Amino acid sequence: MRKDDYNKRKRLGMKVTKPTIKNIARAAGVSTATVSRALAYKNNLKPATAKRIRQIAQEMGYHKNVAASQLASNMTNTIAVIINYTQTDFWIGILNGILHRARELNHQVITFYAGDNDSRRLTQTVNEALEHQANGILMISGKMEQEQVEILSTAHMPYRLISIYNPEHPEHRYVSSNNVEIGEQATNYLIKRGHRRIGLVGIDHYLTGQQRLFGYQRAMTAAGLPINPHWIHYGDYSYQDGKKLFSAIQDGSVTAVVAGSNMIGAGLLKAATQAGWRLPEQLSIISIDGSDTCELTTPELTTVSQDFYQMGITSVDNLLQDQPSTFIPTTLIERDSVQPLPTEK
Amino acid sequence: MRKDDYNKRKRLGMKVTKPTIKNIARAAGVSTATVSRALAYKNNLKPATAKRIRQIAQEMGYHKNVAASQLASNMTNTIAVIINYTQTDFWIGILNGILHRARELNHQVITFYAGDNDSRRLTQTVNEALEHQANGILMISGKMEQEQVEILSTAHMPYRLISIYNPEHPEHRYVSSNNVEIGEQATNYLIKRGHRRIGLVGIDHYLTGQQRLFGYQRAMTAAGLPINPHWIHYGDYSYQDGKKLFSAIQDGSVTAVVAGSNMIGAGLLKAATQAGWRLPEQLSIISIDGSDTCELTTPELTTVSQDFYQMGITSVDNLLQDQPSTFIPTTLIERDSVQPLPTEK
DNA sequence: GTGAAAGCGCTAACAC
DNA sequence: GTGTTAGCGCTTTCAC
Repeated sequence: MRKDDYNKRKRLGMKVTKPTIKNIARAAGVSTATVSRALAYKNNLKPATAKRIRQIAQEMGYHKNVAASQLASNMTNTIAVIINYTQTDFWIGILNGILHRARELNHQVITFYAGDNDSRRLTQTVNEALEHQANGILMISGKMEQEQVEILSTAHMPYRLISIYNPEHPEHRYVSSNNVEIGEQATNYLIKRGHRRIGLVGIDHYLTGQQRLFGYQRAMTAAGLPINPHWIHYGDYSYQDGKKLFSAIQDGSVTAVVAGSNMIGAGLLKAATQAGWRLPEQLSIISIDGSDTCELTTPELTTVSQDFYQMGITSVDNLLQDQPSTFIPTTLIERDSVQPLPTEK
Repeated sequence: MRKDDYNKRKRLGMKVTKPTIKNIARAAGVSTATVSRALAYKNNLKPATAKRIRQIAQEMGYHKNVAASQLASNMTNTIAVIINYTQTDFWIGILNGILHRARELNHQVITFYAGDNDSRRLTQTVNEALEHQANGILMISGKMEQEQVEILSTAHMPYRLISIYNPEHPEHRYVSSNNVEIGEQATNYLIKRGHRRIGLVGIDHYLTGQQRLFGYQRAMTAAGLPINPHWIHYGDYSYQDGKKLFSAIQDGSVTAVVAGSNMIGAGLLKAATQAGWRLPEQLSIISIDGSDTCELTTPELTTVSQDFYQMGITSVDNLLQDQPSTFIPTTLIERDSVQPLPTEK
């Protein structure tokens, strides 16, 4: 039966054969097994038969029922991605990388959005993801809670935490950049350019923020510089918080800041410019989390950049090949937002 | 059996009961039907029994097998999203809206990435989407080809084209903003500010670009202004093309341009600034496609803005409630990138 | 309020 | 090279 016929018959209220392998088998005068083989391009049947069957399937408007197929074969070739934080935009690059690589490896991606660090919904979402019998779960998150990780790890399903890690729990595997090194790298860059009073703006109170803070402290200490608690300001990595937090450093207490994220940096830049400041003369900014596209969002910003797209790629490979936790390297992209200062004596 | 026990037994190589309703039924001394009802929170069974069963399921680490469930019930509660264009970033807002709304309505979202206007892959992806027996397909695309729309429309599955539409084929339903009006709106804004030599930069040769071009022409003609073909420049809506296309208007032939997308506008801005131009004195830019977040990407840009998040929301509702095609309204966001010119005589 | 049983559409032994 | 058949794990109708 032709596709056109299908519509016509349906319109006329005529009975129509649902396109299933059973009906294809009947139409082709073969068994369902043969149809199944033909449609799966197995090589153990006569090419002519295979071709004829596929032709008929096409004409009947057949589309495989994935649910049935998965149930019977006990294979899903699916990766579940949980997105748990969209305040800052790094998830986009990661998801993009995941989608690309998954497709290369013939895997489906099923995406779950779990709200912004909403613990209850995250728990629920992790459970939903588990119901899909995926090959594994990739979790792009801003903060981790014990409860969710526990669900994941007791579920007997491979998973990776993306862009977040907990050194105290090495058993929870991750693909991330090294936040301590990032904090250190950014701070050292400013120190080398002569800055001594350096702020850290927009980090959070959880793992990621504290790791970056630790790196910052390590760099300052190694350089023999004092740290004033009033130089540290907390936020949620968002553009809005970046704009708000400018007021916290408006007193001129620091000559340079490490911005906790690309977005925080952009917000600071915007607020400072609006306040009539000339940058980088009055304030040097280096941001963390810059991605490939950060030239667009903040062309002027020197940044410790992570290749999030690559992180997505690596995550998929790491998950499917059962590799150990790994750090994604970071690069420093210099632009004109950092002012070299004469070294003080 | 407790979850902890599960791991211990597994480690010791002991036999372990796979958590299925059958095994739960056995453990609870009831039938599989009762278990199924309990887990689905049906109200036609004794609360005590239901609770006990759920307790046992929990202890066994049970997670429903979605494939089996879907197959048996013939319901998927799934929306398939096909992303077919990521050169410009509007898809992010849309996807975000879709994810949110879908979750509110208890629907899963399965995401397919089909490359960037890669026709062959799109065809393949549409077919994959169809295999998932979704309630419907949302297709975020930059350009449409007859082939894919045909597959969609002959597949007996509801679908909506997002952010693209073809007036010649009203039978293919869409949720989009009105590109003709957008082009007209942007052009009129510049005309009202006194501009007469107005460029249109970065549109494509397909539906969207031609519709915006038509709106541009309508506005110019209505204002009695001539149109010079050398004021129209084509591109792919990307930031890169925006930077490149600056060279096309560097001769000063126009005093203002309508940028085909947010990204094109940003690229023009960047290239112009790099070339030492003062904006908006030397060139006024108004961009199309600005989203809520465009303050971040191009804070200086006046823009005809579409609420892409809302477009995502609307798409889901429109699809599931079988509503007719609809346009999303646009708003104009004024910033300091357009220079009012004295009206020429 | 609960159980028995059919069957969703497909895959994969195994048989011939 | 192709057919037969037994499920995959769940839902749902029909009994009782």
